[in-house]
Amino acid sequence: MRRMTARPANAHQARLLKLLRDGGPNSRAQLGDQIDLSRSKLAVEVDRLLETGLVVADGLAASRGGRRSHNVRLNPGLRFLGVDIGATSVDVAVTNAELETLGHLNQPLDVREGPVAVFEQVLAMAAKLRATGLAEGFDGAGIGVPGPVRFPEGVPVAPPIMPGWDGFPVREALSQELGCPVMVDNDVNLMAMGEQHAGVARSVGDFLCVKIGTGIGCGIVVGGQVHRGTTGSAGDIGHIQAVPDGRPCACGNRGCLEAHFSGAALARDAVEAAQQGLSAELATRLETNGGLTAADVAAAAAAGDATSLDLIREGGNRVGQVIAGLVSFFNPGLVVIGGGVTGLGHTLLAAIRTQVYRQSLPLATGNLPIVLGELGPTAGVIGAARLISDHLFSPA
Amino acid sequence: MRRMTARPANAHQARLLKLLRDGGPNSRAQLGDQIDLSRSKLAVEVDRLLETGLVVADGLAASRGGRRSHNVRLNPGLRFLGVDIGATSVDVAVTNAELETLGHLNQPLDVREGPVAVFEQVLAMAAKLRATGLAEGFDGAGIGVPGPVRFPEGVPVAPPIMPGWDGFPVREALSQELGCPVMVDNDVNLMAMGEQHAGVARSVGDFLCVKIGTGIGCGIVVGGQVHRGTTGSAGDIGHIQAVPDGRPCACGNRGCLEAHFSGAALARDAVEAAQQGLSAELATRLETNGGLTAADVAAAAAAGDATSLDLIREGGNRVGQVIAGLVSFFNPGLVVIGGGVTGLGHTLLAAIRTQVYRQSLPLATGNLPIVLGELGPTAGVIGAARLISDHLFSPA
DNA sequence: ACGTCTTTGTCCTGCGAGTGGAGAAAGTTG
DNA sequence: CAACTTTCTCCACTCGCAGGACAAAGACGT
Repeated sequence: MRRMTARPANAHQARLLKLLRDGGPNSRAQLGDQIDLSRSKLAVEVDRLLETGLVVADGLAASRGGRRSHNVRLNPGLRFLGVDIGATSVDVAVTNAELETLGHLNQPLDVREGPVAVFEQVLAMAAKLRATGLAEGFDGAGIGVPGPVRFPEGVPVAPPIMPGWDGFPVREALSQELGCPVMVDNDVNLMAMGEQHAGVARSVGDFLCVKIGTGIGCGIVVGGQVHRGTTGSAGDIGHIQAVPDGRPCACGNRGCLEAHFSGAALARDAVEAAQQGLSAELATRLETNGGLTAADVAAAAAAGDATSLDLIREGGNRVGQVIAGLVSFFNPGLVVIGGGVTGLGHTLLAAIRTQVYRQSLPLATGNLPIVLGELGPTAGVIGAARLISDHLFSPA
Repeated sequence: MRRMTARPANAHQARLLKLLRDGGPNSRAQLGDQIDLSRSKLAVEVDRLLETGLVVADGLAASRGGRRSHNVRLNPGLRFLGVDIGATSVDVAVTNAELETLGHLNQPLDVREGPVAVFEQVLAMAAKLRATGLAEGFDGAGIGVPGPVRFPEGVPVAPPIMPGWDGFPVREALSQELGCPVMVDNDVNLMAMGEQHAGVARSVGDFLCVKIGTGIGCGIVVGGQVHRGTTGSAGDIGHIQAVPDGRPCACGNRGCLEAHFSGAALARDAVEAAQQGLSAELATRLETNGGLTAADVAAAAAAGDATSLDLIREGGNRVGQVIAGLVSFFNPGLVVIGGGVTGLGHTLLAAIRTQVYRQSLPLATGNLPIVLGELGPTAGVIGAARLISDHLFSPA
């Protein structure tokens, strides 16, 4: 199948494509209610979109008391690839143009093996998904990487946990391999876009999306747009000082948030606690599995292990303190907590909330929901698909 | 003189007005180079602006090798009033449409006396400026207040240091008194806009403007636009925790940045040091003036007083630590330091820089200038004038 | 079965925004 | 005084778009 190459010719068409993406199949009349255009002009633009093949007719809708409308929808054959590369695992998903996930794979992975090895694996996963008949090819792909990205070029810059990726032309290389347009962004930004598109952050203009996984990052959305900063490192809150003269961090400083709480730090603390005999629960798990992860702590906590609960609470307090500062500074309308440690659930959330509501000013916290992400591990890939669709659904 | 009431009729006219405001008198040809319009269309819009009186002819320019051009400029009779209400003083200035300060008054003031008393004083100052012949009336006014503002309505909300102002309809009341359109904003945001318009932040899209006066606040500019947050309290960094279990703060918490460093905190520390006999220099000043201010500390430091230098350095370290966190989070292209303590000069700046460059990641700090504001006490009033001119120079 | 009302979609006319070229006006330079 | 530049004005033409007339298609009451 030859892939779609057309792009909207003007802002109206771009708007229409996004309405169809976010609202599903729709009639001309309904589209007219959502866009500021006369019916005549609207019809012209829809016809042009039909000609390009981006949009197809979709039968007749039920009558609403008069003549039945002819529905149109985005071409159901369009396929986007969403890739979310984490520090220790990778998610690859295929979506249609409405960004519905049609297939999803998750595999362990070590980013430190470098871009070549990683992309080999990612392409194999994409091929596997394609082989199931979900797609014959891709019309676009969005890629998330766990580090700062020079966004316009789609190139990672000085990523601390991704040695070997610095300056690697991810966008160009993957575009060549996949034969379709590619956009690259920080994984945290994609998570924010995912929750914005299909999760808890719908209809919120300004919000923060804190992702706590192997490391800690924060997606910043201002006026509906992701804020990436001057060098693409905005949201890099893992190395904010949380504890004066605290633990040494890989970055060379002491007391960084990431050194005191993150998936990695939590696992290390749990092993320590188990070895010191503080928790029989954790010790058992350590012996059984030969190591501990954040998931073990979550399970132990769920089983009522006091030490695990303490670890989670203490970590939540640290993160909460930093978030409290960010809330005072940024005054968001919503804070989303996501990432691998979402499994720690409400114990973590309660600790964070306590800190934020106690430390920030009432005006900033009065109407501020602090919630867990709704999409879990699919937030990243949905955000990735959204990234490339936003790009392709904009005038060329 | 009847004031101007016209507004630009469309986006082109708005754009032209802003070009004339920021670039001064200009010919049609030069305007054509800066705007994406054909000469014919441009001429039409300029003619319409001439008809409204917002723009007037300004003679012939020198030849550039051919026919001399007819210059146009903003009506030189237009007058904006810029008001910057601080905690302990107020600045009032009159500008022309190009935002050049024509007259400027500064008087001590106590905001706690409430809006009625304050506005009486402000209106008297405005009348005084008018009486000098600078203006016969005002075409618009911008007002800055030291607290959060619900921006669309121009109403302060829950301002901690301004009891009695909560919910007072500043915009409406002043608009009535002055007989012209009024816009209200946080004083810190106005300082940021001032530095953006005529100071160090020209041509920078994303920057932070930290104002250290009686309190501490931070103006946030994203993509050239001030970010005010969901409830108008964005940038309220004075109550971020800088010292765990630190000094008690007026807000009820402990260790707030403002409790450890600000104009007020510095003055208090200086008195303490003088009374403990740590500094002869400060003790002398305390005796002479019957009290100490940040300016005294600045003077003592300039005279080489070690205790004063230490106070400034320690304070700078505290602020620097918080700014380091904000830099990691926001990744700005510039950080501006301003406000009353600018007099502390490079001792303060050096301490801040040290902290930021040491604690934030290289990618975020690599090309990050941290500089003192260029406009000093006029930043606020220029920002205020800019605020109202942005409003009036937008399509109605 | 029929007329009336509602909703949807198409066609057509007309207005205003905007482009681009021709040419006049006003300079400079040799 | 001729040749070249720059600026400004005027005019014809295109195109985007609104808005109304009208046709198509269905619901509903009589």
